[in-house]
Amino acid sequence: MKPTVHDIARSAGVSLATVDRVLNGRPGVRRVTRQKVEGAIAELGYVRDVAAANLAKGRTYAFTFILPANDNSFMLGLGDELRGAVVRSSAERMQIRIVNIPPFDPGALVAALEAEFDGRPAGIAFVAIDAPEVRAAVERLAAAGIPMVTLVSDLPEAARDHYAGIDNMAAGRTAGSLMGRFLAGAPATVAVVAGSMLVRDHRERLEGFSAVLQEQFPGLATLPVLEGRDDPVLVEALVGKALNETPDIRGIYSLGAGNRGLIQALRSVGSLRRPMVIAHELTAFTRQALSDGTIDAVLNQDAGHEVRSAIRVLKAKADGLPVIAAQERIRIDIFLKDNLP
Amino acid sequence: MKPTVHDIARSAGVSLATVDRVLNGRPGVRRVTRQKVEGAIAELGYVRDVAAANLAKGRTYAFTFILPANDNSFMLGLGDELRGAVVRSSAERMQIRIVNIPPFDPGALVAALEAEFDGRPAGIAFVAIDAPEVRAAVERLAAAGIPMVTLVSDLPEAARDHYAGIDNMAAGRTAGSLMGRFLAGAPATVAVVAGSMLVRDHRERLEGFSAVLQEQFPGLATLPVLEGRDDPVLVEALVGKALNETPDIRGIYSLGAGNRGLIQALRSVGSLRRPMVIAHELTAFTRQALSDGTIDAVLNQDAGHEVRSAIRVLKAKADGLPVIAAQERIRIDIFLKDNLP
DNA sequence: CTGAAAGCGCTTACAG
DNA sequence: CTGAAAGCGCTTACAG
Repeated sequence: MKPTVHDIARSAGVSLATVDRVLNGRPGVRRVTRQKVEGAIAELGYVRDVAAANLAKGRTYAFTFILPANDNSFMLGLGDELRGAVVRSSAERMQIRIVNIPPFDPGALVAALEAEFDGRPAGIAFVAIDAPEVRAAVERLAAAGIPMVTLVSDLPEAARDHYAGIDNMAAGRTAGSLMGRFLAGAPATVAVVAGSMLVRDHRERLEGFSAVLQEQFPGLATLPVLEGRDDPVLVEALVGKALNETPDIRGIYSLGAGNRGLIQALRSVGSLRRPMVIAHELTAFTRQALSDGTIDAVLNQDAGHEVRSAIRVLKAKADGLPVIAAQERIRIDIFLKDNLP
Repeated sequence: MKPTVHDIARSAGVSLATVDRVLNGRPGVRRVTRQKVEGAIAELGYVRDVAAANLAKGRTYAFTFILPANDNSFMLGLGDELRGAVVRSSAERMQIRIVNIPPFDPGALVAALEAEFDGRPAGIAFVAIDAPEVRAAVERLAAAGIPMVTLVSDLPEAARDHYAGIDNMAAGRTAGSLMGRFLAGAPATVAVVAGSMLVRDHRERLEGFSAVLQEQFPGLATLPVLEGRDDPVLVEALVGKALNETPDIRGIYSLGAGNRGLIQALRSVGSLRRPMVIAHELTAFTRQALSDGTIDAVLNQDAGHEVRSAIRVLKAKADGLPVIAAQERIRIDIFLKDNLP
């Protein structure tokens, strides 16, 4: 049988309370006593039953998720996944609060983070904006000992505990590689549509994409980045304009959201002149466009995985448990028409 | 506060034991009593604390994993992941036994399955072989009420509860689509290397690959399938011979394992004549080959995800809990040199 | 058919 | 600095 606290207490000749103190590193135990207990723990190969501990503690985990109120399918889908997780999580002593803030607004994010000081949550997850004031707020929360996970977009220099999202540099490189191969090496002009250069994930994708084109496909020239703010209406206008003004565009890399607008713009050009298109995030819109050939490949991050991973990591941090790195690595999905899930 | 069994007992005016009987559908409760309790459960919105229940039951889950003793990196890696999970799982009241059997041997699999009747495990996971006698054994275990999960290769007509693996038809189609696009539509000859047509996953990949080539890339002709039994030595011999005898091979789809041999064979042909290569499973060998350009794309299933998913599903089945379908769907990873994890 | 009591492995006041 | 006892939410003999 697995040893329990009773076995340790008996073996060390102390009471349960003392075993508990040692186990949890609480003060008020004489050095010799502590060593006796630690000896028994090591000898018996004790490993704590976290479920029983949490039951006894009556502990419930209060987590806060701060999400931008973006009107695009990816963020809406992420919200759905999160609400699904909230329903299930209440059965596991978790209480998740969702805070919505205006998108691409560092001030709003800082305010939301600051507001968390009062509630003293067991952990915070948020979509980062890479700005000095955000980093400062994160440092303060970290100093207060609150575990933090960045979601979708990271903030690497700051003291977050974990990032639940894809490697965006690699995503950009992958897009570049596919674009280069699909265009078969012939000289061509490629347009890039982003949401905002303010968020790190978009910047990194662009960087990876440009690097691969330069290194491996020098025949491909890129136009200046179009910033669509992940807004379908704006994206449609920008892409429509670009396709009109630069008729020789043979490829488009849409590295942000708002692809509803991209697809609209593409549908209004003849299928003969349709460029090779690589976009991000599998949504109802991009899925349809992939099926009917309007889009050629979609790079995706699984919002459900990200949400569940963020919750698992926050819980592990709150419990002082290690995380399984491989399990929490968010993969870059590549979808063609043929491997749609 | 969340309602507990005490609240239900009080509200229904019965004892804890009776509440427990109703909660667990045990017999020996009068109809009216049962209804009173069910009323209270519904009214209070009770949801059971599974952790506490398991603690009280002193329940430990005995699971058996039956794996083929294949000498290829994928299966070895899967074994590693499983052993890692075994270590962690003991902390969660799980006891996982690993049974190794000879590969591609339906009789051995049947014998291993039959042997499980005695131990009455809480669940079994196994790499299926699609043969009538295997299906029959599975039906018998299902009739005995033992939850079963197929791993990596499925057995769809049988009564398994879940399949922890990729959609192999889609994987084959994806390989076909990439091959067609990478070869840029020019007429060419493509070789296909499989492990064995006896396992369903290999058959399905071939089917998907061939279908896409026929539908979308009629210029690509495939040679008769080479069956390498996932054995590096055999694969190397077969591929070497094919490359010698059919010098105009411009693409190779390796849909099974044993890619160590494939890579050896490829390295001994000049880089000028090197064909476009798409293989399955990211291992130390294929990773290296992808990096140095010997292989162009790798389709992968994450063995760690599969193992953890199989365990989660078996546990859920044993607890009578639902599974989160989206969480348990195993994705087809596509790796290029640029998005290696 | 129903209930009182003990126990699963841990933690928490409280007393000394 | 240390321990005895009660309790977290559930289940399990056992008695009636």
